[in-house]
Amino acid sequence: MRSSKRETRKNDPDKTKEDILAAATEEFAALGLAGGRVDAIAERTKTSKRMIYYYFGSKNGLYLAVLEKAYSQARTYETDLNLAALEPIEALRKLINHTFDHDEASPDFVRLVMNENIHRAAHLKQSKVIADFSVPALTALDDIIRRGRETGVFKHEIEAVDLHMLISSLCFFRVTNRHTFGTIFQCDLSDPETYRRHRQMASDTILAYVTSDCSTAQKTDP
Amino acid sequence: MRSSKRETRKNDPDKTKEDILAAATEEFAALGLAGGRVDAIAERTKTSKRMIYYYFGSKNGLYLAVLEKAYSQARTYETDLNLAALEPIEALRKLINHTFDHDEASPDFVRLVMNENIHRAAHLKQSKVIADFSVPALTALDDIIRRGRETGVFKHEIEAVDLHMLISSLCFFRVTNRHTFGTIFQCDLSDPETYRRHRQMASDTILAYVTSDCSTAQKTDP
DNA sequence: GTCTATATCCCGATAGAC
DNA sequence: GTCTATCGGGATATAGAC
Repeated sequence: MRSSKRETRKNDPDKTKEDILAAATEEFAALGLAGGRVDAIAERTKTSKRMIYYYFGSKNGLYLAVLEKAYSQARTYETDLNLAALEPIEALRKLINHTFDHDEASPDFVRLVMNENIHRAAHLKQSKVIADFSVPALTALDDIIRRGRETGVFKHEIEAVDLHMLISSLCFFRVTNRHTFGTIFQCDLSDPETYRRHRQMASDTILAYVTSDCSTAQKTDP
Repeated sequence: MRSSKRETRKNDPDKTKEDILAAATEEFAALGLAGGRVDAIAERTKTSKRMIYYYFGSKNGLYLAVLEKAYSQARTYETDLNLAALEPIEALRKLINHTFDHDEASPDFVRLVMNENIHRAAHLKQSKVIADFSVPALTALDDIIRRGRETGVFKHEIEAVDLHMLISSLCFFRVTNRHTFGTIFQCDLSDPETYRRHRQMASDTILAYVTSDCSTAQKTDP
């Protein structure tokens, strides 16, 4: 019932907020919180700097909003993959492949997370909704692990959180460290051929681990 | 032969530079390049802000010096491990364990690398000496891979660069993403028990991969 | 080589009209 | 709700004495 007299597309608060958030995501992902400029964000937007403060209160408030939006978009695909219909091994491979593709396709998200870790997650800890994002990831893995153990194809005992970390490690690093790694080793990690090889390697590695016998390689220390 | 008349520890340029570098490393690692303050660095130092500009020219110059020093310290341990004396599997495990321990013990280095990736390695690319750091890491791995293939214990073909990335991924992620991961999944990745479990998991995972038969798990796509 | 004081600019935040 | 203009703090960098 809002503004029924006026249907001109001016004064659309939701669209304005979305517009600001999109611009701020780019800016903060590219330059970090301290490096990002409110002026620059305003310039990318159809609206003005005054509106940023009107809607988000402060630079920090805007940054937190960007962070929450990025996380909420990132943690939704697990439930859409229909993993329960697949055998454990294929389900796990599908989940790894999707995580790999997602991280590769979301450099802004990856950079925001990196930046937030530099701040020791100080802003993320303020968020009230962020704990919910762990649920879909872990329940999907719990189910895969349980079925894999039951049918006997998974030889290694492993917790869902640890498996999730393993997957994240292999998918994330390529994206987060792309530039320093590429500079030092003179290679281009965004090359499609490299991309395919690493994707195969990621799932092969994790599957080799969960299906391997625990007693093969044990020595712990030098 | 420098300053032979005066042996008082005042006016020691090398020590002053080291002092500044150490303080700057902490500051930039904690807050990033844009977030770090030259004033704050000067306060941590025995010397003054003026000296920072005297020795390093600018904030960016100081940052680059910090970066080069961090990398040169990080990439030296491969040659000290005497890996050639060990069988391939044990050599690889020892290298992984050492990398794992090194990354865990060098949060400042890890954060600097993270920060530099946010800047798309713009500063690292300016450095002339940085390419040399790839050599020890790759030659050590080349040797291990060659011997592993000869004796037949390594079933998987793999390039040294890819293996290095695999190792780095598993060792780095725990440290880089410690805070966001810990916040979302309510766990403490710096806990010693977790540390041991993940260390074991890292080497078990990579060894499972290189010793696994290539033909076991092949399906590529969903 | 080292200090204090300061120039100069930039950025986050706000005022106030419409 | 949206705009322009601007304040005030703080940061990089420098000046100039010793």
